Amino acid sequence: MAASTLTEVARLAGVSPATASRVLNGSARKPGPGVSERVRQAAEALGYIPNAQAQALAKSSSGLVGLIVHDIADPYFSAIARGVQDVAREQHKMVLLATTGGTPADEKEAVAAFAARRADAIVIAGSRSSRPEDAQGNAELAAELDRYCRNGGHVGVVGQAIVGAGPLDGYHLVEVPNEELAAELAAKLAASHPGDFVIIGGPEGLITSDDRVRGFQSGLAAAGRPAAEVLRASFNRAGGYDAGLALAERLRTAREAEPVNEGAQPGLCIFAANDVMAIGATAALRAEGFRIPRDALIAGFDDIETLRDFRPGLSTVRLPLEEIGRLATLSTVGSGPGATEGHHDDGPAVTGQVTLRRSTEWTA
Amino acid sequence: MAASTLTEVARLAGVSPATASRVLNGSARKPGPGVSERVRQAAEALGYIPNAQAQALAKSSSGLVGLIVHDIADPYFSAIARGVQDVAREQHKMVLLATTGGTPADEKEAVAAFAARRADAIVIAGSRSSRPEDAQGNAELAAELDRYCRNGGHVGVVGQAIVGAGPLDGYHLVEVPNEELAAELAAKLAASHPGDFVIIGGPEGLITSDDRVRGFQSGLAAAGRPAAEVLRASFNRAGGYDAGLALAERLRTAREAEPVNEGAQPGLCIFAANDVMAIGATAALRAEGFRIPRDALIAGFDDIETLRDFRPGLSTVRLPLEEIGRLATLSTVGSGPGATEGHHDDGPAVTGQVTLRRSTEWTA
DNA sequence: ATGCAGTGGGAACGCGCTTTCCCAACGCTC
DNA sequence: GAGCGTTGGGAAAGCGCGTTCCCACTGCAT
Repeated sequence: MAASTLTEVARLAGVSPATASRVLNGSARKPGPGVSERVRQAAEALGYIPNAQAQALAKSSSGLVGLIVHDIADPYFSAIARGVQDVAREQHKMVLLATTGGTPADEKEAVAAFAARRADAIVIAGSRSSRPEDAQGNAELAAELDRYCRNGGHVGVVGQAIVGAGPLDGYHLVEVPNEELAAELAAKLAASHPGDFVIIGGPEGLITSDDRVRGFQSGLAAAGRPAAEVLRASFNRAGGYDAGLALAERLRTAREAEPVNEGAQPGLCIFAANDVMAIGATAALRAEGFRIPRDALIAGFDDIETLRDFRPGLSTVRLPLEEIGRLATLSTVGSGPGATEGHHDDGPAVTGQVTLRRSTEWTA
Repeated sequence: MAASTLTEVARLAGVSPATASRVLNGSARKPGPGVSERVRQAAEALGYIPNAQAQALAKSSSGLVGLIVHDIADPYFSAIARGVQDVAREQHKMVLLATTGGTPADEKEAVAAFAARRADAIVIAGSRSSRPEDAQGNAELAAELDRYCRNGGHVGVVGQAIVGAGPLDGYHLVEVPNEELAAELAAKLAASHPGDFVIIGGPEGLITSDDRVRGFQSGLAAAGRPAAEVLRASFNRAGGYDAGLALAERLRTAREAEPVNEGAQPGLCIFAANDVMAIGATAALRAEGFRIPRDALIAGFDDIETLRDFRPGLSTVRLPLEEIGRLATLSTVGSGPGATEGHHDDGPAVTGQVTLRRSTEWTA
């Protein structure tokens, strides 16, 4: 038994397919009440489910919104995904998921797949890359998005503009003030920590990471501090762990050089470009016998929900991730506020909040 | 400029749409090399993207797999989602996401939506409910799934069978031995903890939670211990926190009754039905001035990745969440191993691993 | 009674693609 | 060179639905 079709329903109700269509999907023209009732009963009896593919084909609107993330299991992305999913639900749309690991080539492919499915909108979360080796991939991605927009699609980008994507109708940006917030974090940390700073950044060219690193540096500079050394590692927990091991080694030699003065304020404050890296670094330092915040201070970025109960409480910058997902989706798909018109709009303002917790709080 | 169509490509290449179709999607019949080249160039020139909707309509196979979860931001589900996404990608399919909060009515709706989109397969993660008030919802969900299967759909269920879903072709189950593993955990804990046990369970009727609670009790019984009291709370961090507050109160009165004997082994071991509840409970106990494992032991379930760096290390049962997602998807969509045939199959075996860490380790 | 606007319903086309069926041209054997 | 099987390509019929256009019929004014 294949799924029953509109024609079958119409036949059972003794009407034409046109009429059946009219009653079953609220067209402009309302058939008479008697007919409507017959059709509805027939549909019920047959367990009729309209074929969304056919509907989409006929109306050329699919009710789909595509979501592109690096990794859905990453709490950063899953939080955004929740926001996207929320709005999609409100708007009676379904979300189509693609994970790309941040590879522009894969992202291009995902955009093409969404375009093929005639998704009404595409939301791209996850940092762009500005690495030279990604330049071509980015260009292709931009071209693909251009085409998608030109064909009437809407795209919402979280974070920063697609490198090379031109100002186009239907292209929306939810800007995250990574740089400013990182600067603010640096300023606050500089106020209470007189010692050195070290930054654990993601791979060079990952724009979100670069922005945060740059912001942190400029915050330090504004506070009259020397620039911090930057360690590069992969933008996840494992990367943080690796960097943490390196830092542990460094702490050890420093401790040997300058014999232990118990109770002294730790000489090092670490800033990791995101929370999971911070957690990884913390784990590494602990594994090497150091304690936070006794032996080193550490701060992250994002304020991942699952990590809020971490001990010591991780100093970080709270980002309204779910809201960011909501806004990005609304800007593309919504018709109400947030669906700002026009070229390459900057979308509604997102702001974060520096949140200092125990991990950077030195107490004698 | 609307997206270009196959017909346009064909015209530009000077061939019929049929031929264009044959070259652009690897049909059984291969046109001559000269023609193929012309068509391919035409497609390239026009930036042709096949309309997946139309393809799906014509072939009646959409290349979609639907995923139903309670909440995509919950690390339990996002880990599973990663597995699902993984094999979908391997199989050149896209995943369609629906979040339902566990409400059977919403799940039924999601299934209908997937059916409407003619998804090739549906994966349902997230616990079923056996509550009486959900009985009708469950029945409707089962009916919807039945219909979907009868129309040739495949469904993969994570955890436990849908209440009321009949044995059907295309209905696959990835069983998670919650009960056995909980019993094993209880046995190991009972071996080192002579005191009382308390269980923080999810709402009664949530099958996953019920299974774990029951398993834990039977493990205690097998070890000759009395049954543990069961506290009910919502199946998330907030629920764990609430329960934790209640337990803190209890610890406080106990401490007053029996004056502090420093260094004594804690009298209470808490088992929370999942990790995030355990974390919530821990947070509450800490907020009330208690320490883990000094004042109480605690264990969870799932071994959520993000929580592995938690301190003290949370004793738990490791579940291969990503693998579970993979298996569930493979069983429905794969053609290789894992795609077991036949009625209501029990699928490949999933197993977990009791993992004891500091949170249940009492050291004087 | 004839004209008109207005209404409820059906016929038919198109959405973009796949696939079956059919036809022309080719190479081969006897 | 007639008959045959084989190949490469086109024509056309759907897939299931939305929608436009058209027709028959009603109720009203002329």
